[in-house]
Amino acid sequence: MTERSTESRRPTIKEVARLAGVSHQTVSRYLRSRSGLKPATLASIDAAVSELNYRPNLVARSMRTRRTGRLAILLPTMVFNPARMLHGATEAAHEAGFTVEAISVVGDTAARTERMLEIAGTGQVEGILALAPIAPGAEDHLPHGETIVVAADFDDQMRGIGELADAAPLVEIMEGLAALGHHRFFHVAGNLQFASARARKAAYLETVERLGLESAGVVDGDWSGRSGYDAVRSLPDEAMPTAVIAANDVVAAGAIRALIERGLDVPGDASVTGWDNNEACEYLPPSLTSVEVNLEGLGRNAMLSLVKAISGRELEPASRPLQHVVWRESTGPTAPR
Amino acid sequence: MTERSTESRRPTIKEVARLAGVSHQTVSRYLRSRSGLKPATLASIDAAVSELNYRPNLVARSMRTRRTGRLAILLPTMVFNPARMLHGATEAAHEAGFTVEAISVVGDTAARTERMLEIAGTGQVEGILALAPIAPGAEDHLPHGETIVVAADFDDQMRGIGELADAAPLVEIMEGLAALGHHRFFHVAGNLQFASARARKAAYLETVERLGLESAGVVDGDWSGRSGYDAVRSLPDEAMPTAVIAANDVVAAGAIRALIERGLDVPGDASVTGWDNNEACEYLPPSLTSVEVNLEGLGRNAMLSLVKAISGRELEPASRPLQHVVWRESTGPTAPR
DNA sequence: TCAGAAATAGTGATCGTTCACTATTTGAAG
DNA sequence: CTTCAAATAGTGAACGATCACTATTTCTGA
Repeated sequence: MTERSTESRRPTIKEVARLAGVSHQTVSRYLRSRSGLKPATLASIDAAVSELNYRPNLVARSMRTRRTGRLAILLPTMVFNPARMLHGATEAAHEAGFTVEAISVVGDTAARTERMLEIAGTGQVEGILALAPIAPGAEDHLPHGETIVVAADFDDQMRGIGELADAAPLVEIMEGLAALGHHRFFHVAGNLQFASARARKAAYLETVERLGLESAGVVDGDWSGRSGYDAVRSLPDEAMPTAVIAANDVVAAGAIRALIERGLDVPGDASVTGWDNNEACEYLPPSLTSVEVNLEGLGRNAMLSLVKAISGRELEPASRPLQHVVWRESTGPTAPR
Repeated sequence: MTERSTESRRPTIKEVARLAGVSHQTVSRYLRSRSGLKPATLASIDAAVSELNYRPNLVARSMRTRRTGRLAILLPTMVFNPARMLHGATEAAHEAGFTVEAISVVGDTAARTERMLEIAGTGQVEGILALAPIAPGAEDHLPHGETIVVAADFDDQMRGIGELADAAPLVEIMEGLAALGHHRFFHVAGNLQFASARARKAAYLETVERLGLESAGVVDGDWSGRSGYDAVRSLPDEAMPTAVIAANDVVAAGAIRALIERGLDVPGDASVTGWDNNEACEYLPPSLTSVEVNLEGLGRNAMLSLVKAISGRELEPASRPLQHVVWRESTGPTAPR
């Protein structure tokens, strides 16, 4: 359907006032809060509003109030499915009376940062939630400081909500595998521009150390299936790990493929784990042990900080746990030697 | 990072004018097009703008021009990854000078339609691109018709760009499988609220008819892995198909899993195909025959219609083909009986 | 019944920009 | 030098709401 309906102008507050027989200011009061009006006045405005099918012009309101009630979310492209996070964040913003626009930016951190500053500069949005990495120090270039920026994926020198980057489930996975007898581990990391990738890599190294495990190495990847495939293909025969910790499910799928092609059985010869609980990987043979991520919850919590910074309002954080390990067939005890 | 910078008010056009020693209207002309100004005037305004770090207030501009330059995209949640389509659509909108906000709505068609009308009613956006199904006839309820709506996923009685719903690759797949000796087919459809699911189902039925094939049935699903799994589990032993056409890759993964659990080999005993070219499914054993969808292109083309309807401007359509079949290991010749 | 307070309603300015005019300067031809 | 058109610049209103006041009506209690 492609539709342009009648070209009639939208009615204004004054036309409603005239029809209702009151002043425009009274209609304005009616719009903001229906209190403080006599029932008779209220009824006549009610009638006028519905007769004219009046909706307030939010642009005009924004101009006068200097509040747009709009927030922007900066999305990464191509990396993970932002729909669910977007949804959680949007819902939280709505609760606080904001509308949200999503902006996806291709390119590297610098390009994204540039675009973010541009958006901030127009004064169209009151705040920006960056779900993609932005350059540190970008806040110094914010013009005229009416825009608040909350980054949900942090650079190393910053601290913050960091839930996205919480690698605790990886520790749980490694402890579980160690308990099953695994000793020689291998990690295929994600794109290290992302704090989550850095956190998982750090947690891997730290856990190897803490549990006295052996590491067949860490390969820095890019979240792609190919990076997992190539990493496993390139392992020397004599150094094969029995447990492969992949940065996400797609990387894990690539790794499994490479293991099978090398004649190894999963999980007989090697266990593999992913991250994200990608639906397709639940039906893989073998079904993939992964980390279920409550993306709506992460989106919601990220938005909470922004809303609080702007309006001081504190919303309820996500109720369901944000991440938990789902054990499936791709992990098992080490084969007896 | 959480940042509120200095609270200084943004400079206005009049302050720039004062500093540059010209009238505010001259600055306005400077902003809209730098032509028609004497070089000396232009230079002094240039200087004033950069000294004050002036950026025009787009809210005020919108108010006067009655143009917001904003478009909304209505996204489905939970079904497919909209990031790439969003990106294609956003890019096209930018070329035409519009900004885009993405709105994801949970709930059914009715809820989505309701929200769409609400957005249209505020007068904040000039057009809406609906990538999710909306109720037919919704345009009749558009208030005061300043908003144009283009739906990219159509209801039956409507015609339109329909590229999303183009099922031609499914025909190509079935013809290819028929040439490999397959005769008995099976289709697990997607959520039939989506035109793409309806188109694929219709193409399946039509192709079965046209090529004189046999159909083990069509099961209406919901795009989930479980729907594919359950559909295959429920097939009677004596009616097993040799080719399963799944509505998308996740459904296909579920179907493959069920086939394997029934002791069948893929593709030895049955070929399976998906749709979307989900990266994880490229590494499945067996890697999945699927349809690569140029989502950026689809998003772009959908946005083209909207931009044209609003501004009359015709942008270049997507250059790369929108869909093509990728044959992989999950399809092969029928086993000799 | 009436003063004074409380509740309710109205008036005009204002937000920052562009539009529709009008005014001034410039330049080329006669 | 004039003259007149073209080029350039300025003035004030307007967009549609809300804000800060002021004005009017209604209510309360003596």
